[in-house]
Amino acid sequence: MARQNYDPSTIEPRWQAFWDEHQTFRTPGPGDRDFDPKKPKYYVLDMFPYPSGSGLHVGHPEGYTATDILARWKRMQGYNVLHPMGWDAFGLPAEQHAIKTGTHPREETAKNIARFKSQLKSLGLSYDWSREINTTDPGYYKWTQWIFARLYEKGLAYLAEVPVWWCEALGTVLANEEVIDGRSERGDHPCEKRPMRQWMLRITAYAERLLDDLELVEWPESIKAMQRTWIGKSEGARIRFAVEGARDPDGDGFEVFTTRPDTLFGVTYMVLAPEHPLVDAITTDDRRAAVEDYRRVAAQKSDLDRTDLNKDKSGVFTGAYAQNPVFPDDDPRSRVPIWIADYVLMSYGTGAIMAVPGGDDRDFDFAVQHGLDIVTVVQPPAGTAPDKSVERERNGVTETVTCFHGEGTAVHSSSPVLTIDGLRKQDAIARVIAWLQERGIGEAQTNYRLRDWLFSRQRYWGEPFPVLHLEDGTHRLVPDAMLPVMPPELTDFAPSGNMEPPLAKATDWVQTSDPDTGAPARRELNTMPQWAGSCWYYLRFMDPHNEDAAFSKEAERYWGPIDLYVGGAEHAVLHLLYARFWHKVLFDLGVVSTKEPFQRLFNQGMVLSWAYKDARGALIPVDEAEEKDGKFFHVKTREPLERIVAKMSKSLKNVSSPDDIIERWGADTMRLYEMFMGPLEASTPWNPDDLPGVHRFLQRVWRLYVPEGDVGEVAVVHPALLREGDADDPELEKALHKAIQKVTHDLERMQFNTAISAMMVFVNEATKKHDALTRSQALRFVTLLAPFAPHLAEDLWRRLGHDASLTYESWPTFDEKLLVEAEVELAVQVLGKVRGKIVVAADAAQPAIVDAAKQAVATQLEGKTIVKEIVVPGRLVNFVVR
RNA sequence: GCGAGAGUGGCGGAAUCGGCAGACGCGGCGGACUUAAAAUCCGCUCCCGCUAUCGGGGUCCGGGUUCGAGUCCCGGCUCUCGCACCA
Repeated sequence: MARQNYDPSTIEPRWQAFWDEHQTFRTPGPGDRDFDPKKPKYYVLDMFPYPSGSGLHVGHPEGYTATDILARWKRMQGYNVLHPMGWDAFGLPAEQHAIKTGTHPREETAKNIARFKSQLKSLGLSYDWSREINTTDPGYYKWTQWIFARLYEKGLAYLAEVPVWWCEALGTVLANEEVIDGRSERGDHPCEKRPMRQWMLRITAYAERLLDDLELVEWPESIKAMQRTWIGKSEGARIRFAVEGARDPDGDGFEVFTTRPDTLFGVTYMVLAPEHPLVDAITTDDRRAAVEDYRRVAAQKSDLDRTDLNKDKSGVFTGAYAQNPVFPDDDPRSRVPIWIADYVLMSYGTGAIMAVPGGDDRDFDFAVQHGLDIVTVVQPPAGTAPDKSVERERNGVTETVTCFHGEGTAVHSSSPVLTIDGLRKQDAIARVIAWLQERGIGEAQTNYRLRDWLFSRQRYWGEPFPVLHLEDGTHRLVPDAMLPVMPPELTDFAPSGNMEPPLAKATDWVQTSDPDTGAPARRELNTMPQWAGSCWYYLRFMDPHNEDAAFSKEAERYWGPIDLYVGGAEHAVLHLLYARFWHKVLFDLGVVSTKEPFQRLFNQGMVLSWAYKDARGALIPVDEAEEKDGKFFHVKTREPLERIVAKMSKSLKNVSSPDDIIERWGADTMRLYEMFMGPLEASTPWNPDDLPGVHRFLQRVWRLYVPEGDVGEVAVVHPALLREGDADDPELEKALHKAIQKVTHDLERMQFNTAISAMMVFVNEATKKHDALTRSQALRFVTLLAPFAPHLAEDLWRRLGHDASLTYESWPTFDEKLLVEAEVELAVQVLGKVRGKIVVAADAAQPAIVDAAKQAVATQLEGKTIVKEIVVPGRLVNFVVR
């Protein structure tokens, strides 16, 4: 080790301490004395982490390093860079730990934050720690509560008795999004639906804008597509159907939602969701037992059981009939049976559908299974086959029935009251809607799949609601002046078991009084979900210490919106949609000045790892496999194994910790490797065998500057690098300009891997011409490297004779003219195959190039006629011959 | 099923507008230095062919457009992610 002069373990802590001490990355903002409003701003943000007990894994630093490089680069380009970090620190794990140990979740959270912070600092990330925020800080959640109060005032927060996912093991309700296949996303515990009185946020009121304004942002198309799907806009019509006879109490009938009102003539039955309120009233006595049975079974199934790839279309007839208004009463087709079936969900549309088996796959399957009529009302275009076709026997007759849900022409769609035969889909839809409207039995309607947001949790470790419940059953907000509402101090954090939240235990805290009237009041027992704090943290970073407002208008006007937001795709829908929703509400209130919070979004890929698979397909942990001659075998059974790429998991024993990497190789190597693995958006396996490669690169840089024998304690460089005014070797100078150009260009496109490769090319070149490197070149290369390997760069900068950090030095420039080659090598092709090479002057005239090319491939051209000559300047010459 | 994306050496990955496929790194092979090893430096490394300044093949598969296709078009296969009875 003695000769390994480049020693990150001494350099890196030294510079981290220097940056701390000098507050190198403190960013002044509007209102600060040293703020310069003339400089352009750049706000680059990482999705802040939940400080879990297990610390950082190697996936975290991937995105953090990328944004850090951009932040450092933009500083060198003269921007005011806002690059903060904080903690999404309310959350279930800390609470569960508190339940187990009896210690306050605050303590565990503080411990985890300290660990995370020291890990982030050890990576040399240039956050402005003076802006650090923590969602569990009363000074922060005061404003989370304040925003909730604004939502409440706008009628966007309301209490509702809703069927919610209750998780017995976690002792709380969960949002739909937190339940996957009937099990909790966190902890994988079983969950069930129960009706409870909950706070809801009316995000559906913003559905249209959340959809439309996706046009305004630069996000990956895939994420936009996911949000669009989630919002799930569909346009169609609401149609009212009368129920035959006196079975319907109000005589109002019921409404359905359909996207295909043009298929109204094809309705052969109706379906109500089993929970539909009308079912009881319309069911005939002879069908009641069957209907009751069916409803009981359906009630035990969750939405997901009902939707889960369930090919079986169950349902029962209610005995009642509806009237199809497009047929006169005496037309038998006007009388359609009403069924209940669990393929219709109460939670979407009106909970009832008109079934058109000739035009809808699900209705078709149901009709086939239950022997219902199927009529064709849309003729597929010539040459197009129906989507489904089934031969069936019914009433002793064999018939072929078909289903077509594409665009076609209306057929069999005529009656004395309405005719749409021959119309194409769009025209037919418009005609039917107009007709329904004239008769007052329907109208155009837009529906969304998006539901209102279940906003309460039965937890301790979350923001208390600023709400008081009065004895008359009404509720009111806690006045803004009395915020924050802080949670009571507890020692026992366990749920009470009777579905009461843990806050109910603090009876002194719960019992309070109306601050205006003095009347007795009870505090809200629920707390907000973890999403609340992350809905607006990016705004608080702009002005984190403001005690009079969530943030100042000036700060928001200057810093907003976020120029670049980087995080994992797992937040594609929930966090990003919730935050956009709050932001739009704040926009409507005039609190923020931009319609969208995150102008540009970038999803980093996942850091994966290796694992092994045996012949049966079972996954084998890495410690049970070994390599021999490029093949892999099981350590014990000697079975051959296949190496696969898998997610990091404890069970596969393939999790890497950044701490180990930093200890062994240093933070700069870690940073470089994270960026060199591949494109940031790609998911790539973590391969520790590749670490020495980037480490060697940094060593080479070191040797370029520092004479052998210096152990990193003294400021020494090659004497030549302290001499001003040496003439640059033209080729090395050109190589440097090339590197500067490539790195600059690649940073603009966030292609960190190829930027690093460009620096490697330069360093390889410079190593070969070691003695040629001048001071001027050495200085420029250090600044080029600085965003990527800041510790090493700072150290070399100091050795080159500077006292201050290079953080605010200018980014190096390149000269286009220098990059122009005097001579270029062209490939000479015959019929598209490379047959020779020529070297010509870059500005050589075309005839001269062609002559040279002909000579180069003379043997290939012999006896052939040249039909065409193609010259691509700077690239190649191609002869087409016969 | 629907939507989005991907498929390039032994491995991670390059190839900016349709123009020399495989930059850079890992691994491998060879050499220099060394008593030796490590470290370092230099060279070679897509595959096949009598090891080569030559020829053939080659970017998931099959077609097409073009002087020229990893890149564009059509059809298919595989994988990843998201949604999934949303009427």
